[in-house]
Amino acid sequence: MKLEKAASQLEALGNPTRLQLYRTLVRAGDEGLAVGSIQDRLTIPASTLSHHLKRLVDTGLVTQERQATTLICRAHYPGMQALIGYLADECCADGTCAPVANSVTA
Amino acid sequence: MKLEKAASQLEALGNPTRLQLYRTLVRAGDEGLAVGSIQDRLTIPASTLSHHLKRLVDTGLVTQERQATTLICRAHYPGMQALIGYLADECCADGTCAPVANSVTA
DNA sequence: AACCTATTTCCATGAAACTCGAAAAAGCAG
DNA sequence: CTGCTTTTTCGAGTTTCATGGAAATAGGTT
Repeated sequence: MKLEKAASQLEALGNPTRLQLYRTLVRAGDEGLAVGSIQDRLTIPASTLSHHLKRLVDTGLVTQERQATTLICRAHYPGMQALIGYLADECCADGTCAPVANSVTA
Repeated sequence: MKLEKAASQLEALGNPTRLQLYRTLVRAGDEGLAVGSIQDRLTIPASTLSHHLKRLVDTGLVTQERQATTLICRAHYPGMQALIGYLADECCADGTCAPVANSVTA
């Protein structure tokens, strides 16, 4: 993973609203959540939500799938794993905090 | 870890310059690096560097220690571990991506 | 005190982000 | 095609961020 990409993913998650949004999607699990459902739960205007969602999709942390008129959103686990892996590697570059890196790199 | 704090740490790392800065500190290891040394390596103006550094210190990702006139900066591993732990927990809330969480939570 | 080095604060400026209402588009049903 | 629901784009206002030069501060030395 390139530094630039990691930074953009971190920035995407570095907004409280988006982090909460991502967390909501994670908790929704494999079935995902429709945009409208998310809007109901988080109580934010549709346009605002759409912008945040787009940001998460663009950075590869969330995927979307159409089902008729509704858009199902899901947390994209590989994206998060890659990010955690990057952070762990950076953090553990000199072996100072070993336990995390192994399981990710392996 | 609270969502707000995680978001602020993620935001701090979500800037390419700061992520590079943090990485530089990680690679420097326990002895850390003086602000001046960082400035030489990354070739950024002192004031800009100071701003970024302050951000990382404020969010608990970097610590500083005075040694005479120079300020030694070090990556604060517990801060990063807490962040990775938070991400792993959020990511693995439903057990979908197990391997990472264990080693961190343990 | 005078001086020197290292670092921060002050300040300004352009760029980008966040927010959200209103209007447009996408997709289906009748 | 009309109507209905869902979601995105447009447009605009406000706020925050990023950058860096200049001046101020902190710490030490002679």
